Amino acid sequence: MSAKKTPDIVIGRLPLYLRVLNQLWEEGRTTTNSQELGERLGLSAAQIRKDLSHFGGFGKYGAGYEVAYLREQLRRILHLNRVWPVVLVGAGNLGRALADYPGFRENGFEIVAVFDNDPQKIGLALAGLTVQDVAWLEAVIIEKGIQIAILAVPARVAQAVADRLIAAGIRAILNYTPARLKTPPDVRVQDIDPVARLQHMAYYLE
Amino acid sequence: MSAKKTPDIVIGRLPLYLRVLNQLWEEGRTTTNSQELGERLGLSAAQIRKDLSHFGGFGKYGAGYEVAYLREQLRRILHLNRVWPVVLVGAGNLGRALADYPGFRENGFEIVAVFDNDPQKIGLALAGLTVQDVAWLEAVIIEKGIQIAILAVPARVAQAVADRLIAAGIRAILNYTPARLKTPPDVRVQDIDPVARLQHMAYYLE
DNA sequence: TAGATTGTTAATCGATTAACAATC
DNA sequence: TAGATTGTTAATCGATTAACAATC
Repeated sequence: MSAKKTPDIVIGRLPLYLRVLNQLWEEGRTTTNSQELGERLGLSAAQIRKDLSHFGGFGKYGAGYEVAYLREQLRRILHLNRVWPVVLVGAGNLGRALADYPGFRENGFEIVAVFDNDPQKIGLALAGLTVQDVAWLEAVIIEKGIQIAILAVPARVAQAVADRLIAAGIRAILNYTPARLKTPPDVRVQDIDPVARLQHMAYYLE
Repeated sequence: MSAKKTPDIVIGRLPLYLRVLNQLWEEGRTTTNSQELGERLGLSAAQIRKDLSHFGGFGKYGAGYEVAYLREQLRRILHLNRVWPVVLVGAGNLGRALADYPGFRENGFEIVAVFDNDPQKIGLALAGLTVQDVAWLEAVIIEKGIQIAILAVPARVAQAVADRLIAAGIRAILNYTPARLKTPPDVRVQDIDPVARLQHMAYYLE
């Protein structure tokens, strides 16, 4: 009875499709097809078509896909037809690099507040923002209705900070700490874990 | 006839198992079992046992696993019984944050050289190293026999730098750029793509 | 021995690929 | 129309889960 949910693994590929479409767009291309997309992504043409079919028919029989149209549809599906405000917690080396990174804003995410608990860092200017005392975390999230957080704090405080974020209304966390966060089912977490990635690759080396 | 290769998806979970074992070790625990590991990792006990079974029997019937022993075995399997030298290419905001991050060294990977092509950055001291001209990239990789690189350069030069790395002998690349690198089959690439991760999560937000 | 937990086999589930009718 | 490529169905492949004999 209930419609089958689109698999999460499919959702995870859509941002990759979108990036390739952005590239094609910048190259001035107006149409493409599942074979070309597959080649650029290292996936099969069949998978591209299957993935897209979860959301409807975006192509033209015999002619492929219009770059601008498919790009727009993917942006709509992923809820990227707006800029999402994001809070960044942690203004250490990594947090500062993230605050300065223009790629977030260019792709739909704007860091609108940065927090730290270190008095040495509070008040610092960072990418046009001022580092705020983490004491105001909840107040800012609630006032601005923010749903997305980037977590770049020491691992030992990661869970405690995540709990506060979630209590204040955060529903998606980009987790740069190696901690495995315990979160309710309606909160999404994506781990950025470079050490685990290196260890994974080391298996194949001699 | 040929033994079935352990699935890559299993290899990718071993670093997570290792991290939990390190935690248990630090907590002074001497034994654990598949159920506890599963709980800490958010996986089923059956999966833990199945994954480990690809490499042999590490547990004791009725008693679970010895933390120290299993940890050691995972380190051996992942080739972490040594420190892997790593080159870092790109000394921008992100590259500098990565150079300063102690987690690599603590978990088996030591950045031994940092490169950039910006004369303003060449010569800078960075985490005990001096930023070198990227012209010397091949010479250093070959001389030191380095197999792992971290790529933190602008996206537009990512493929060209990757080609040079591979030609010099690099066999694993931790790719911090959004470029989809084209590499031969014997070169491993792991992408760190925070924007794609945020876009993935945005799908579930309203 | 009885109790507990592993390691492994079989069953289930889900994702990818192949094939092709639909159709522009 | 003929040619091309989609969207979808069916077949294959692979991963996870469940169940239980093995065994300490």
